[in-house]
Amino acid sequence: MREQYPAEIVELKWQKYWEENKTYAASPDKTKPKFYCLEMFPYPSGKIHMGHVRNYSIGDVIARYKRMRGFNVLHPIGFDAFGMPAENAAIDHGIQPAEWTEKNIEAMKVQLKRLGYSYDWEREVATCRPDYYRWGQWLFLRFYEKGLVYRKKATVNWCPACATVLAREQVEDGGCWRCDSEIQLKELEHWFFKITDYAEELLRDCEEKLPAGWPRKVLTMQKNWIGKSKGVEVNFRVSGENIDLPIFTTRPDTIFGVTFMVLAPESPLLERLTAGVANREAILAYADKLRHQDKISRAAADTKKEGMFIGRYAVNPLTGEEIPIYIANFVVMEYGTGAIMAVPAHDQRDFEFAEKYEIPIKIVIQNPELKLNAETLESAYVAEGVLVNSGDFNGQNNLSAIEKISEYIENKGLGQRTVQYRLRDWGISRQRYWGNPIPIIYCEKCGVVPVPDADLPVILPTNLKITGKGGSPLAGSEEFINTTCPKCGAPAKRESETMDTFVDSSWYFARYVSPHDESNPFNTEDANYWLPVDQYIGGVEHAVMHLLYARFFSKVMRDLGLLKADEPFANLLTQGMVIKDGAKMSKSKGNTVDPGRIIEDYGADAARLFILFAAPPEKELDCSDKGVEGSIRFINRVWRLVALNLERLKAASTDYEPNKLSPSGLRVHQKVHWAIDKVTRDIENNFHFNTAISAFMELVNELYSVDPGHESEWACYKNALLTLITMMAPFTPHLSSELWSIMEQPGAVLEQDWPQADQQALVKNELTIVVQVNSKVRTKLVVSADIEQGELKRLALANERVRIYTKGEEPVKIIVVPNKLVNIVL
RNA sequence: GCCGGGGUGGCGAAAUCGGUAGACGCAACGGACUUAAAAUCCGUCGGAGCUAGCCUCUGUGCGGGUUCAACUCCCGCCCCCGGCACCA
Repeated sequence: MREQYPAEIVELKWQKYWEENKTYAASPDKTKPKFYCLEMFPYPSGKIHMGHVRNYSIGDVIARYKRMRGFNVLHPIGFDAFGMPAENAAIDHGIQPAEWTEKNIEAMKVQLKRLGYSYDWEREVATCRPDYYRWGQWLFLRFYEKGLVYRKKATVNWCPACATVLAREQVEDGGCWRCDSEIQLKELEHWFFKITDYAEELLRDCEEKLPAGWPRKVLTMQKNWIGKSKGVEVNFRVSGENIDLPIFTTRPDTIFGVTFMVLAPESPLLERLTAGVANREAILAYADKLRHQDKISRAAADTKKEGMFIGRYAVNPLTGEEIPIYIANFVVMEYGTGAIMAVPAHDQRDFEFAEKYEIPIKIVIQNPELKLNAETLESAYVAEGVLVNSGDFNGQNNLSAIEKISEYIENKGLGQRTVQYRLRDWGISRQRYWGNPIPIIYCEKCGVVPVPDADLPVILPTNLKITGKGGSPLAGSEEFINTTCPKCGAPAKRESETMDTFVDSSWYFARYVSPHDESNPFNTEDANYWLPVDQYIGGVEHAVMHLLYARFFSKVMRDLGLLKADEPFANLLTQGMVIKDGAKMSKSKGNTVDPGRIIEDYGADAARLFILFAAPPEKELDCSDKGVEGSIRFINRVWRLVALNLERLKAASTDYEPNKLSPSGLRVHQKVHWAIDKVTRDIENNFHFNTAISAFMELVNELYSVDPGHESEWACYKNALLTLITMMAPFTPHLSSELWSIMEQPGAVLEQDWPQADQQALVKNELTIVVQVNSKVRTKLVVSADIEQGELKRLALANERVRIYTKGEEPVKIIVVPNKLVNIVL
């Protein structure tokens, strides 16, 4: 046997064995307790990166650990295979996106297999294959029937580089989430998913169902994104006209302080309101200018507020006061009613606007500590206070006045309490080729006609020329676009746009439960056994995109009767980013680390161990240190432990009586059980694999420090080694499998039960007690574990080093912490 | 501005309930083996001090506090990372 772990030979051998024996296929036996372990599936770029290695190594330890714990584990993998890069490759190199993608999938599968992950490859899905996207279309149609899909003209975010629309979640700092190009705004007919119908439930479950298993950070991000505000919709009326001007406010307590109103420049009321106004043309032209102001900068809080009086007044329904109506850039049409009541004294935005246009400021909430004066006010007063200038409500605390005034408004029929969400409907149309075709047909006579189920899938043609010019490639394909109306049979045209790829990834976790089902997106019975996913693992960058969409889909699929689970992912682990030299890895920065190189140089187990040991999963991981050296060194240390004693180990039994061991043998025995206990707890609580691995290292250090003599010590030693190898199996499956087999152990190490710590062995019979004098450590005593407190005190006081510090003084008190310390206070 | 998470050696990080701060590893340094190197093994490794001891003092972003005892709890700050942000 070699003295070094021959990584490549051993790893390839076991990978072949696992593949041939389908070792990791989930069992169809639904009576067993299940565990569904899922990692976010990759985009098939063709090469895995360190982020993948981290994500999938974490998932693999969990899956293998749960398997050893007796669960029926489902651990699938697939490819999120639609999307821009394939199209770009087509444009740049003339290769068909389908071909390019399948090639990349093949290349990535080789790499994933080379890392030895325990995937059930029989269940692989790729979203770009018709047997998958067919069911995405099918779901679209069910959503459509439920009224959860609609088409409307809307201002949408347009990425000029990707030549497509983006959902709001996909815009980051005014740029495209994928390519960073500056977003433009366009008016387009667009398909939407009505995610807002589920806003309330999506929000509620952030508080009810998910907190036990999701990181608080992600829940907060989702809650902020949904952005629920409770308030009142109040009807203002245009002075002298029969026109209602409803506004939404969360601050009805300030309603007596309204001194003007503002409409969004997009407001459809503007036409009517300005009818007959002298400078109407100028106003409409100005509104037009505001509308075309760059939306990104318009939306920024630090943009200068600007607006214009539109020559009309509204009446405050509570005071009867006439107030001027403005249009301004800081009011957006998409939120609330697209109009606001402005209270400059108590809202900073309104304050800035009022100052600029010299609109009166009226204080209605007085600071109880420092009297406010409208003349000298330098910014809006937004804190708590007492109502003034507010008629019957004077003298009330403003927080309770919110309730009282809301009630008053409702009672008088002036408006009603409502709830507003920041969440908008999800725009899913993409003007791209490499995506799932939207299964809709446009007929001159019948209008919008859904493709009948029997005609699914709408196949994405794979023989198009992708040039990147002139709009959606599908629109240019006569063969694709021309069809007949399923209703009347007349010539009709297909929808030429495809779905956002986030649609494809919103339900893939369900497809894995029955990936080959040819009559349903997935089998309901299988889904009800396997779902929800017990552990989902992926990057935090999907906190409000993928994870929100998938939750939405899951709830709709439940309401369609396709599955029972309310939430798709019971537990979520968001791993930290992999960085290099303190910066995010990227090709443009040239600071990438290629996992392929590490595997080549050190092997898969070393790569896995390194990435798991470097930091706890949720933390950022810097790849720049030379930690891989350490992990291969450790693997070789374990290897040699067997290699150097192989014959003796094979000959040894594993039966021994702990209380008949020599002191060093007993130390090994205790260390093993300490390690079992520690590793188990580290995995169970928060997956702290780094400290679990450090426990392996400590155990190995212990094994190197002893020299077994007689038979029972060898038995103890062998048992310790086998336990170590067993516990390491989820982390280093190749090494463990090989050592298990070399030691001629029956069966496979990966099928062993997870070891159990013997509580007896965890109990120490000797303890080291710290002795402090005035809270400073002065000495340590090694005592028998069952020592009496009085005896311990006596020993401590009698100790020579202690006496140097007590100098004969009588202690004020002596604190004894059982099994830990004695503190003598003078 | 609001919300969330952080701040511990040269570095990555440990530290159940408030009870020995720095486990485990990386790097570095010294030594053994070797003709030499690699590999391996042994040792040192937060800072300061001299009397060189299993010593003393000091040390977990800063300033206070509670406590016999604080990385840990409380109050007030500073800094870093992530998210949201004219959302009425």
